[in-house]
Amino acid sequence: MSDGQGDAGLEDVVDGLLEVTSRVHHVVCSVAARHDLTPQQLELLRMLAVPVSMRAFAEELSCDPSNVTGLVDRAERLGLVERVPDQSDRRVRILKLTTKGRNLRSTINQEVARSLTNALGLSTDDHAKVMSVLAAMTSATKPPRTD
Amino acid sequence: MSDGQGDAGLEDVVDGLLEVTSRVHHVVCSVAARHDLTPQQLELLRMLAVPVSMRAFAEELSCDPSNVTGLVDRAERLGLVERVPDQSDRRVRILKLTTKGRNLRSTINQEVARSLTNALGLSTDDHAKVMSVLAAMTSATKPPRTD
DNA sequence: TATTGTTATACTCTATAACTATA
DNA sequence: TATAGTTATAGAGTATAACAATA
Repeated sequence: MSDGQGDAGLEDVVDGLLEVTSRVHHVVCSVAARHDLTPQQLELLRMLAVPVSMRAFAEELSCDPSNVTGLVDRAERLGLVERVPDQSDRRVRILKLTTKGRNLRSTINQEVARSLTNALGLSTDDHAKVMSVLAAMTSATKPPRTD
Repeated sequence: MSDGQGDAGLEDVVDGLLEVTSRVHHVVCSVAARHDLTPQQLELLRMLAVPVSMRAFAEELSCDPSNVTGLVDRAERLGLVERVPDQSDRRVRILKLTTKGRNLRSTINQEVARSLTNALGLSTDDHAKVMSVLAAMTSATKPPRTD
């Protein structure tokens, strides 16, 4: 397979990985659309399991803090989150899901899991084998070389 | 693991899959940024291996045709693609990579492959095992149920 | 009439820079 | 001075609706 020289197989793994990623993204977008959410609002919901400051959230998202302002403005307008003033530091706003946000988060997590299961046929796979592959890919900073 | 009842393991597989997807996305964004491209422009480049009409491209991207106009406008401004009039149907514009676009596409594909390999430690994995898992997930429409 | 691509419009997401209110 | 969050601004991506050219 692949190029018939040195790294035979690696190229196929990369292609397969990008294809799986694309399908996962498609599933996530479908679930978001079903609830009139953008993929980013869905991600905000998914990541906000525990209350965090705006700042910390920007870091989790790896984006500029000014982004979070708009993102949260819209989520707040939808009644999904609220900004709670921090007692110990009056500069800080703590992001918290509302009851509506928590319920929607729960619903969405279930739907994402179910749709992924169906779209990728996970239920018919050998979970142990799949997990060993996925776990290997996400084990900290695996490779010796950094880049 | 997971919830300790019925589908033990499936939940972990879903979580692992979303984590891997997130890492892949991060790698792709890094490569795009390195070349002053948005992730969408990089995707356009990756998908345009073979010339296609604007219409067909919109379908490949699963987006509205009006989107492709702007996307291609910007790619054209960067000198990466060109609109070639179709001989047989004068309504149609064929999208083609320029030489610059082809070169950049090649470079980017290599960088994505290399970065993914490093970031996910693919080179140290059992390719056959990984491929069997990825292939299972992307085999047509696997599940009996559609959703 | 139907189809291809575009334009006009509006909204979301994103970053940069400048600002405020705290600390 | 430094930090948390916001605002102002600008550009990219996206969809909807209306349109021109062609079929």
